[in-house]
Amino acid sequence: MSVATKTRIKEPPKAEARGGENRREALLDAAAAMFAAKGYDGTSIRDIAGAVGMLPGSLYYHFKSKEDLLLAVYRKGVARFEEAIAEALGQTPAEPWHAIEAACAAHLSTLLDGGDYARIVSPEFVRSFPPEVLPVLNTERDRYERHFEKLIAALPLGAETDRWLFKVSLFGSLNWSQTWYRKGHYTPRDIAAAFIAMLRNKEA
Amino acid sequence: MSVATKTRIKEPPKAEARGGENRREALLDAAAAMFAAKGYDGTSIRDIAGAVGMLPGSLYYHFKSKEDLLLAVYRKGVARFEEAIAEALGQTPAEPWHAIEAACAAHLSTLLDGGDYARIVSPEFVRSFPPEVLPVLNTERDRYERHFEKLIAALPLGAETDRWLFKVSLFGSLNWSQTWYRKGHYTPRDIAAAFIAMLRNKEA
DNA sequence: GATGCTACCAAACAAGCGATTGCTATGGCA
DNA sequence: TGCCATAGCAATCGCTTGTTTGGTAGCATC
Repeated sequence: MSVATKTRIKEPPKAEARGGENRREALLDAAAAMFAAKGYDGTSIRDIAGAVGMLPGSLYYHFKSKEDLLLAVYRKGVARFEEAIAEALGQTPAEPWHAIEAACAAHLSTLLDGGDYARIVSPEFVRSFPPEVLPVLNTERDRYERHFEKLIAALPLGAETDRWLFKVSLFGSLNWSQTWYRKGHYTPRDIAAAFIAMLRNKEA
Repeated sequence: MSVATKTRIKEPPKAEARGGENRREALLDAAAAMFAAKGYDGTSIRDIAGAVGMLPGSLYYHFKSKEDLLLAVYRKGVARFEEAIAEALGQTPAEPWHAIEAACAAHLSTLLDGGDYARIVSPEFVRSFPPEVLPVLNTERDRYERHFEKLIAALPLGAETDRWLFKVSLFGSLNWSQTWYRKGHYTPRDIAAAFIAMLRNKEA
């Protein structure tokens, strides 16, 4: 803004020599895929660069370190989850049990069918990350979980039910699915419905 | 036993030059602690050997490879879980809901307060292990989970409840606790009671 | 037609890794 | 006394890691 004078439009420097902006995106995709498949430590800069036909050193033009690359991938992963439940809640009746079931189904399908970016976000993965980045990661995750806390607060649960334990129990059930899920047997919708049905006690 | 003839007791070769058998045990303890703290990849042979005042090469007298060491630690971890629930089930009334709650409490206290060995067993960890050892690990874990399958089979659940989904849901809730548990707020018993109460619908 | 920026190559760096080898001091047993 | 297994030291090998540095082809602008 405030360039004003004459036709001096220096701001967008075009940036399209050969591969343009999508080389960076290609690196992100490759990194997400390889992190998901072999873990952070198990993936080398050489692997990632090689996957897009680039030399290891060249990657440092786009990302200043391996951690920086990881962070970019992670953020994209969290974003997928947020978009998914935002969309699900947008088109669902406000009835509390229906709402949380829809959110769970969205969470599950992102986690299970959401591609490599989503897979990175799971704590099973985070464990393998360098400790320095954990605070940043947790901040992002907490923001996401807050959506679920709101949905749980709206549920007509008995007074004896600890809503915080309810949340961690539910999240555990959902995220654990990564360890056993295989395509074809159950759909994310089925799983979400079954889990919510088990937790929904007393009046049907 | 059955040494019999004369005083030829060659079988136990004494093995007590300087540190005896407990040097190997010390290595196991150190490995468990460091694997738990920094992951498999994050821990070097140098770290482990150094922690017990040994040079890296000397470790290879006790274990033939880093993977071998990992496997020994893992097995000890699974054993802890099996002992814990065996003991819990031994001193618990046969009433199905009480039984599974006791097993869950035992599982949780092993997972959360059971020390470094137990921590290794969690799939959050297994993810970082070299792929070659996974089949062995899964065999051990499956055997353990079968105890819970039996307990779940005995529960008076409605016909609409998928007992397999019940199992994975419960295991998810339990194992997820590793990500949020901090000593002092809830005890493993409290958590187990709360989780089971949530799942125990209909008749009180 | 010189300048400058983008996007990359080519080569190397220091550090750390798991593992191997040859050797040695110790102590029980014959 | 001689023998052999135990338990470890000392040194090193070959390899991979994340990262840095210097250079350069291609294009846009002045």
